[in-house]
Amino acid sequence: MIDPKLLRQASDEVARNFARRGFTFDADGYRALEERRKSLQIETERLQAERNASAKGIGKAKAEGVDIGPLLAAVRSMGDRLDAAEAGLNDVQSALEDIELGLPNLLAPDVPEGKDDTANVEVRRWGEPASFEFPVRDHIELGEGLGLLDFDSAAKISGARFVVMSGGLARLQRALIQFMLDTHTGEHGYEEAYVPYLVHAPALIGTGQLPKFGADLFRTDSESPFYLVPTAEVPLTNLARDTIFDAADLPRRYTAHTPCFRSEAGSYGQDTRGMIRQHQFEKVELVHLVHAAESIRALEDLTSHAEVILQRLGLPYRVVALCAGDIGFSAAKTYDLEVWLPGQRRYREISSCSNCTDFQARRMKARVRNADTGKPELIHTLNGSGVAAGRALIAVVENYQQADGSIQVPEVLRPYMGGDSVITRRSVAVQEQL
RNA sequence: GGAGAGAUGGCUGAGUGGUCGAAAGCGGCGGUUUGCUAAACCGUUGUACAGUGUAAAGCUGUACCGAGGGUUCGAAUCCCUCUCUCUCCGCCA
Repeated sequence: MIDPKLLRQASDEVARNFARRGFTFDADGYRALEERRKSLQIETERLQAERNASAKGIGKAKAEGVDIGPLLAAVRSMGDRLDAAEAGLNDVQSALEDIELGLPNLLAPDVPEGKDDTANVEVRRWGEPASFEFPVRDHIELGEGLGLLDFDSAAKISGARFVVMSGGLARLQRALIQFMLDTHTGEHGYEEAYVPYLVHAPALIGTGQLPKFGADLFRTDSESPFYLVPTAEVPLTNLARDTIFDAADLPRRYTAHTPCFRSEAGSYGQDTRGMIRQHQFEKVELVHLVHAAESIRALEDLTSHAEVILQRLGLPYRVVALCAGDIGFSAAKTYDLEVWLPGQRRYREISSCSNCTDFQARRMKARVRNADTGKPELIHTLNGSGVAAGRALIAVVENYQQADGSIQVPEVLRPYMGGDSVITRRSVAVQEQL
């Protein structure tokens, strides 16, 4: 949600900012509704004050033993007028709220212009895509070749867009997650959190997935439904809900590993092969809660923390500044990290790091007490993948493939892989041991 | 799953229809006293919205005592529904 005062006073300016995203905002319609709200609110509060004064008078008269009959008669007709005024005000206020919850965040001034991802701007590159002296295979060929990646079984169990991994690959994913969490907690100042994977609607409204993007979410059909988290951003950021932090409490950095569940409605036909786009994937998430003045800097920090992971894994990547038309609903500014996938001969998104400014904070009433004035102010929230484990696994498999179809284990992951330096087909000997 | 008890301001906790945004204590902030610290004493101390104000301050009003609805001229207080917490029993990773 953006500042209602700003919507009121500078609605044309806001509309121009939205237009950069390709989002149309009816500024005149909003202003008209806002005018109605104002007059209804003044009228309602006036009637309430009147009623309160009368009630107080009646109380006093009764205490003094005066006959309250005439006073009651005088007040009786007020009820209907007050009810009507309150109902009218409620209608207008919820109409305004519906509009406000559907408006995206304001773009930061330095967000590049553009309609879609083709207009995104490369900021920097790290590493050189390796050249292979044998025919390059993609993660599907490699994983299935090793007998460790099984889409057929997953389809039997759950249908399309799921995967079963086993042996070294299953462990590789766990190793990646452990490595990422250890790095962020040990070196980047994050606090590790374990959080619910099922959340209720208000949490998703807080981060911006609802009310507009419910179709992207899985929902239980229990009486009061739960939603499966599409990202740990939802529970982690909602830790700040309805909180007024002391100035010294910020900044806070949280990290969590969770599975992520996405319905991928509307992405039929995209990335149907392999495990690039799944209904369920693992991710390590990074969330910052900061003072408003620090969020611009914090986005650079957060992005660099995700980059460290790719650097330590030796995976070539580039950083891309998303353009106005490609940026997410809640974000003012976003950097994507795109990792090199030899199997596709292109860079693919592996992390998305966003400054959500006060957009989510306003929705979830996350505030901090100003050290000088003592007044509560909205905090700024940021989130980013640090990084998506499923896609990191694909990147490791494809970038570390060897001529015989085995996968070399990146140095930093070996401690998490029981010292193994290579992933091979599960050996018969091991199976017999079991 | 069964039975019971609760939910009040930063915290503890009083308040069972009117003068209650809410006693008291603790904590916080400001001050007095004081070699320093501590203690003592005095004052102050919620959030949001609206109106007024050039703005800050201030002033005025409205709402908020877990959430939503109801009764009433008037609800923290009475009624209904829901959520959460605690205790006991059962079951269970």
